[in-house]
Amino acid sequence: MYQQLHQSIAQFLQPSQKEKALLEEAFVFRQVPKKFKLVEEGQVATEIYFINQGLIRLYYTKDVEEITGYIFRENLFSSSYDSFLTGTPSQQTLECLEDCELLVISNNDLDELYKKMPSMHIFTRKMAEQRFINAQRILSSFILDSPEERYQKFERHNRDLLQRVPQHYIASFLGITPVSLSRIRKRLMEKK
Amino acid sequence: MYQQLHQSIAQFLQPSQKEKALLEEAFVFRQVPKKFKLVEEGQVATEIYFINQGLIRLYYTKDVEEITGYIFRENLFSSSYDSFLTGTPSQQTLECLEDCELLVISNNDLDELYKKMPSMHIFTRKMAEQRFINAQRILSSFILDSPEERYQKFERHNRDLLQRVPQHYIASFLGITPVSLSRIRKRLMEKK
DNA sequence: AGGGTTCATTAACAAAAGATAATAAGTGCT
DNA sequence: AGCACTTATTATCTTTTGTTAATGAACCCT
Repeated sequence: MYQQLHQSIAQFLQPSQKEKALLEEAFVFRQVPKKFKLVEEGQVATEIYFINQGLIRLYYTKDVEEITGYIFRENLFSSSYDSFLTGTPSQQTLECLEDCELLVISNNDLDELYKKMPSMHIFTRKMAEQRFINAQRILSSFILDSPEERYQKFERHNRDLLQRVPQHYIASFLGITPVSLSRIRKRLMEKK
Repeated sequence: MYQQLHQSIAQFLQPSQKEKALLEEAFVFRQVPKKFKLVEEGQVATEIYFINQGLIRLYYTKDVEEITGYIFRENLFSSSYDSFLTGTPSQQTLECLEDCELLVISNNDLDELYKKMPSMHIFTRKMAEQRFINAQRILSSFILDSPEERYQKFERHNRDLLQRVPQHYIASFLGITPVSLSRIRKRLMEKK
């Protein structure tokens, strides 16, 4: 159950047996069904979710429209990280796109863990750095690439998600309407 | 000379006198002229720059075009952070928009500092978190807002930069052409 | 002071995306 | 199985932005 988590942590730390036990104590297993909302807009996020199995969609709500900000997959830490870090109400909703198997750590348990296991500071630093790098990559794609190029990159790096996720979620993640994505796909089909 | 740096650090840590001395040892004062390039595209970034005075522009190069990714101001840590963290060549250039007074820390000196002052892990974690939150804000503005709204938000939060920075740098930061920004400004003028 | 560069605005046209609506296929639920 | 809902595509029209070019103002440099 904790194998994937330990593997993820091993990228940055070599925890002792005792520390591994502390980690397993802090991260609690939780199963949630498709469409379950882990964080709702307006709430303060108090948990971080490591995904053993499933997909989680982060989205913003603008008027009545849902706009996908990210799709988290297996072996990633998912959260409304902004809200979690600042303790302010989340502008984002976190919703399961599939039945999910998660390992959950709360705010409080993470603070406990910092005390018992100081190297956790290093891990969460690495985690923050990774999330920065990721956000930066997506941002630079918005700055540098056309919607068509963004779709092609997405296709290259996340081919499986095209099968697992409704297309209009991907459209809004790419910053365009479903109609526009459909046109882009048609254009690309005709080129080949 | 180190007052602003200490103030920035004091947001997250309460370093001892000895630790303050270590910090002053690690951060080296450097003056550089307007247009000086601190990091060039293709190089690996090995330094982080705390800005005592001046402005630094981060930009991408697409074909022959320079596209501004961010403008760093006084009391911020500026870097090609992605490259600094991963040790891979930077896709970004860091250029001074004004004569700058900087406090510079190198990769190696930061590693030294981690050893001598473990709480530095906490500080850099906070720094990474801040940069994530910042990237996230900008990204969500690209996702949620029209160019017109982005400009209005920029105007609200960075009025002074409109005076200090050529408008076409701001245009590319907002993801539009200078021509389009000029049109938007005209539209907004007429509304009021 | 003068000459070259950079910069912001404006105009005209082209290209792309948004909005709306209709259709058809697919999915889920009881 | 059947009905409602979701989803993807396509068409039409509108709006916005990009592209290119021209103009005049501001700035820099020696």
